[in-house]
Amino acid sequence: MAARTKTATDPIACCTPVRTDSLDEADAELLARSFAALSDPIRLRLLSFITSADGEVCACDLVEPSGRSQPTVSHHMKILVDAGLVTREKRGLWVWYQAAPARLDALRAVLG
Amino acid sequence: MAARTKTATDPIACCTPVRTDSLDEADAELLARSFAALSDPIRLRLLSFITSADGEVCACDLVEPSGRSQPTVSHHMKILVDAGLVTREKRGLWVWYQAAPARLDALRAVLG
DNA sequence: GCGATACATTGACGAACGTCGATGTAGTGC
DNA sequence: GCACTACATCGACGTTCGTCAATGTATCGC
Repeated sequence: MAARTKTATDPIACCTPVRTDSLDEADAELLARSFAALSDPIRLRLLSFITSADGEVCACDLVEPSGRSQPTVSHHMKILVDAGLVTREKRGLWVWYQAAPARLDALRAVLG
Repeated sequence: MAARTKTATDPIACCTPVRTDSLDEADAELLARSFAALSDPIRLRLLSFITSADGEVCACDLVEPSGRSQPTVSHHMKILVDAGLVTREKRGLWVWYQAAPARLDALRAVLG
């Protein structure tokens, strides 16, 4: 390891593996999918809108502030629900969303 | 607000705005870009590999365990560096990466 | 100078994504 | 039954992404 810090050109000194990987492929795939749900500004604003509200938010209140069409908002909300970041409940004609902090906590733990 | 919880069809009871948004468009765009850097399994494994190592990791040690070609690894590392998640230092022929925990801490704070 | 090595960049390709209009489905009120 | 509303799904489009082989650039030892 000490030999690896020198600025030389010996290939052997460089390319011995540092250590065995700590995040296996399956976990990486799952985590990546969760972070992908957070990788769109519209979804982040939708999530922020819901988490900052105390209690539930009606889907009908998400279209106008997001500045996107109703099908697009529905598409994004499905991604957030599938990622486990919000829960969805249909009552009558309307759909109500609620923050699901457990998944956010899990992601936060991964980053720490 | 109490009227909004009933399962009726009165449009006025539904569609008054809940509250003003808390995450503006510029912040959302910036955050989304950071999370996008974490939304690929290969990048997560590369990042995990580097953060779990004490000190620096040579770029030459990232190609083989990632199972991707050298240009692809270089591409992913550039994304991680641009996102501020790792730092890059060239010494001689080799490039050394190091974890930059500040950005990860910031993202963790956002999730909390 | 020359040859070899480590990494970045380019260009191309298919796949996945975000978006919308149009349409489908389920629920309400009459 | 019918008309209306809220939301989901479908199909299409342009854009972005991940990937590689080929090539370029910088550095080393000679």
